[in-house]
Amino acid sequence: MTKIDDVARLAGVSTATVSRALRGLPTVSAATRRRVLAAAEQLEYAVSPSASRLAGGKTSTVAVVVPRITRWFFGTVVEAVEEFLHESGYDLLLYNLGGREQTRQRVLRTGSLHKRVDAVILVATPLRPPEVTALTALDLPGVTISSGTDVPGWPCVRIDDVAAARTATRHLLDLGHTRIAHISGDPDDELAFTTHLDRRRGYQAALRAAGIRPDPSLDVESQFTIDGGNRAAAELLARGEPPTAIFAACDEMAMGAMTALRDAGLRVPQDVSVIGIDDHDLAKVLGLSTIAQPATEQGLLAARILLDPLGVRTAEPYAGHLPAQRGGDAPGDTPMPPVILPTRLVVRESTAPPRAH
Amino acid sequence: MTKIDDVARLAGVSTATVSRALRGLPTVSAATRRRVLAAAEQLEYAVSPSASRLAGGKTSTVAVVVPRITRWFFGTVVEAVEEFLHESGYDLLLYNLGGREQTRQRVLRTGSLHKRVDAVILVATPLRPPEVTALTALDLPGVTISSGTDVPGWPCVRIDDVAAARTATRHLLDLGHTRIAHISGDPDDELAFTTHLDRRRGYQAALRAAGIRPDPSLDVESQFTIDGGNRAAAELLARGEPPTAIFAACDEMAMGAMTALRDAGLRVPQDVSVIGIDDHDLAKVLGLSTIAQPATEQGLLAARILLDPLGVRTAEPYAGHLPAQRGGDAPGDTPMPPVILPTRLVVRESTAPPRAH
DNA sequence: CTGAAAGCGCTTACAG
DNA sequence: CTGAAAGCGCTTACAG
Repeated sequence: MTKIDDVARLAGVSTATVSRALRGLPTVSAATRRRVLAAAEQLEYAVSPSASRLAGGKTSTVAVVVPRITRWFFGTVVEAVEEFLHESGYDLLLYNLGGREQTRQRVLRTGSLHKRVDAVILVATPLRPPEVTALTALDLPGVTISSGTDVPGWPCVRIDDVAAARTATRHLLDLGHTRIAHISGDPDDELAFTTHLDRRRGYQAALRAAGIRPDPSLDVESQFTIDGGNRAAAELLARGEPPTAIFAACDEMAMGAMTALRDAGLRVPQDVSVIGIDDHDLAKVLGLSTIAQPATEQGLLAARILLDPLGVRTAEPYAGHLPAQRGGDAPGDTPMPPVILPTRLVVRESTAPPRAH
Repeated sequence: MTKIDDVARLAGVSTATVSRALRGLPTVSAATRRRVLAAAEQLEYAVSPSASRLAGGKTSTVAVVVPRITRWFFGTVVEAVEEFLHESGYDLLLYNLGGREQTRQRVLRTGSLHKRVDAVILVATPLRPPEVTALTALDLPGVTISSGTDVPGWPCVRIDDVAAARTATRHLLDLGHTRIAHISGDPDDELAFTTHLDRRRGYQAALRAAGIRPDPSLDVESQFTIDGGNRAAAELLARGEPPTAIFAACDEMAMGAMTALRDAGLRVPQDVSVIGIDDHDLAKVLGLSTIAQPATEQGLLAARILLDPLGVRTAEPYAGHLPAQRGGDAPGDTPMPPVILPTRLVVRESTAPPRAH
């Protein structure tokens, strides 16, 4: 294949000049740049990323780590990140942990990321202490989205899970419900640790604020999936008198719960109200009330925050979203406050006053 | 950071030997290999992918190109592919075209993929002639999943879209429907070209086989999305007497259609039956009848077919799925028959006999 | 089974 | 603004 020497020869310049011209460095005369570009085009020259990376010391690649790409939130985040990265000239290496311990180890514990990427975007993946250590040792910039653990020096973008859950629960309380169940995350799933704990906290806080003592028998733990929600709701019903409302920790769980209720002959919302968190793109189809969270915005913002310090041209300014502390060159060990994006209550058909009213 | 020389020094061997030992080449004595591995571990050595790729001439990276990662089929395929690639020691570069012409050009028209990846998996992306030319010029191995166009030398994995559509339509006919509408792909969306044409062909074939002449007023074109299905169904209803059944070209469209029907005060299936294609993971929640297609299997199989000739250890044999013609080293220009995976009818609550019955 | 040496194709000081 | 030369960190014949 054609390489930089071929272009240099055709353009009548050195390879150093070709390299500079092609990368748009300012230290090239307009005439020379034109000649180089013409030569490159004529030869259909494409630089060898491996050679460029080895010589230049940067990979122009970002690792994006998600628990499961098939879940709404993660797919949406990846889509947003992908667009931003590619428009900024970066490649996206996808790591879908998928609950596989081996994959997790390879990505999070070994140095495999080290000379492979320039930065990391870690989505909803709380870390164990040794993983934090390993990741820190990598000495790479990174951003965390909706993660539970902080990696020192890595900014974090997320929503306020406690507040979102409080709003959801309060919506049910406002409708007159008092027997409000909660479908929460899997206690064994350390990967989803913080998010579900925060959401339960918000649920309980709203109940207490309304003078209601949280009832453990109305609190079921399961997985953050459709099936998880389905099983959790089934168990809830098996426990005895059904609640009049269910707040599920995410929309996918809420959807699974709706199926379980229907299978049990209960109508939503006449018999049981259901609300989730996300605003999954099928929430509207199902008439599911929910707390909408901005997934695309979280992805975009994370990518921006990450690439900005790497000296990448970004389309729009994002100052409005950033806490005042950032923007300068904060030392890596200054704990950065998370960037919190807003959520909002979306009322659809799955929530209504309880029968008794 | 520590490099291969450091390991070589510590182990008391040459860098060539370190390289061989670390990659598991057979030409290294057991004792030497042990020493090298110990040294590498002690120094926490990780090879530099850039250097290795430049010297070795292979990137151990595969480009995966999808229209939209957030759609069920594509997310599921990527998840399957990702697992297989990473277990085989390959990196996955994600390209989400997202309908952006610019992105498409960069990926499909320029040589940007050239020295960046060893192979390509192209999902549901029919190509324009110049793109086929450009991709062929890359001289890379590739596999196509559910694509409309063939790239010479690239195997293709897919379902039989005509048959799937025929089965869906026949299910409605068997229930007694005769006014069966079809929601098809966007005619302007050349990216979804073949799939929706094939599905329409199956729909019409089934009608004709039942002695029914396809009625153009019952055939609406829209996009392969929830919204697309929603708008299409709304238009269908605006055209006059509603059909008694709708066959949507994919589940997401079917779901959107269900919402439109509900919004119009029509019940599913009492007033209108609805069936799709996919078996989306929310189809069950919505009680949607559908033609299930194996997304995970298509992804896995494509990855296997791709990596196998590259000399990668694969877990299970896949001979059962492969056409007899493959398996040897067929010349690249021999047209390969597509690998067709089976679909199956899944009857749920969204389809029933028409009212009149 | 192992090593010395060339080479992969760029980028980067350095000098002019 | 431009070029000569070193160097990025590996792998691969080649020779032994």
